[in-house]
Amino acid sequence: MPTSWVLHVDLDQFIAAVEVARHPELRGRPVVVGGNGDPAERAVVATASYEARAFGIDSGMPLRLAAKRCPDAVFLPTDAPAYEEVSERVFAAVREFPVVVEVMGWDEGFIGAETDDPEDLANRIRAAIAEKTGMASSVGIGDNKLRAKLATGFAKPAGVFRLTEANWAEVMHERPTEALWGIGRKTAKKLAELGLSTVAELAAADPKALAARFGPTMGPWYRILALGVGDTEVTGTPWVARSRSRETTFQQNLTDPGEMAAEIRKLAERVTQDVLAEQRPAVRVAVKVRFAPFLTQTRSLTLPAPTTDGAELERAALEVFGRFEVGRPVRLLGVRAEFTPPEDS
DNA sequence: TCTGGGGTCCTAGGACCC
DNA sequence: TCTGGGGTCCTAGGACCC
Repeated sequence: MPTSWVLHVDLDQFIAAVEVARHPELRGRPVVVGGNGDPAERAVVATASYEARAFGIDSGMPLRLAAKRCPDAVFLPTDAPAYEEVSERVFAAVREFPVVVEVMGWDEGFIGAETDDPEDLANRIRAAIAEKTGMASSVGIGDNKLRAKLATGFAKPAGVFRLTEANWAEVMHERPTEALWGIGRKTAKKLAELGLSTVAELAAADPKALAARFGPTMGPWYRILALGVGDTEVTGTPWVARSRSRETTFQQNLTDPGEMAAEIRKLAERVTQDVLAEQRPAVRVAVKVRFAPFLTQTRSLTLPAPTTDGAELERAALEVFGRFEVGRPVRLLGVRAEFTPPEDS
């Protein structure tokens, strides 16, 4: 009887890799993809090639700053349809194996497999992806999703790494809590204030003290993360969206309320298309306003009745927008529709 | 840091009802 | 008013992830 494993496959510098594949002359050069490819605009880095990362450029960094760190980098616009197309071929290649595949985004997914040699399976999957798409990938092997996901970080680039209960302490205990999937900068800082800086310290913490600081769900959950315990279920069932949203950051701040209302209408129209595609009615509409320099507020309302009607959604979005004080310049507007959550879960 | 866009889940306070 | 105790819904914000 073979053992159950969770694998996590992650494509190496995916977006940059797709661009280099179709612009081979860029191979070996620092490549930065993001926004419209203009480093002067308000946009951030989607992915930087390893050569660009050597200059201290990373995902999420403003393009302007990336250009400052490496003026000679090649800046390219984001081309979502191109990445989606490659991503589909990647996961089609993975699905040819006798495994369950749970896609987590363009460039990563979990794989549920029964095997006695997970390294061999991981390498065969990496080879199949490379052969069918030309993309390099890394694979983490774990006894649950948390460990598989973290293992991928140690597998990169173009490798395989196994992280299980057996080597958890050895690999993770001395690392900062932020190394855990689900603990970010803010939470790590709050944990450090409680004297919990490493994974080992968090694993040994008192769940009651954590609950008192972070709430009854999150507090104890952080300790569970530090123990390396996690979900083992990989599902091939398609994801059911909880919400659909559209937002725009303006290259120049808006100051005219009439212009803002016109933008809200446009966003509501795009969200309506998404709601119609979903074939489920919206039950709630939210509007997001980001004021200059960077203060974000949201307002929302529950619709009188669930609807897919564009005029209703637009009316609701404008009503919610009307509740903001728009005396200050606005850099971003957004509209979100929420659905009734799926019955189970 | 002059800091995108698209998501998910949790928390906490107040309203409202019995 | 020297003002209970719960359950649930609504709303705003925070944190995290890709």
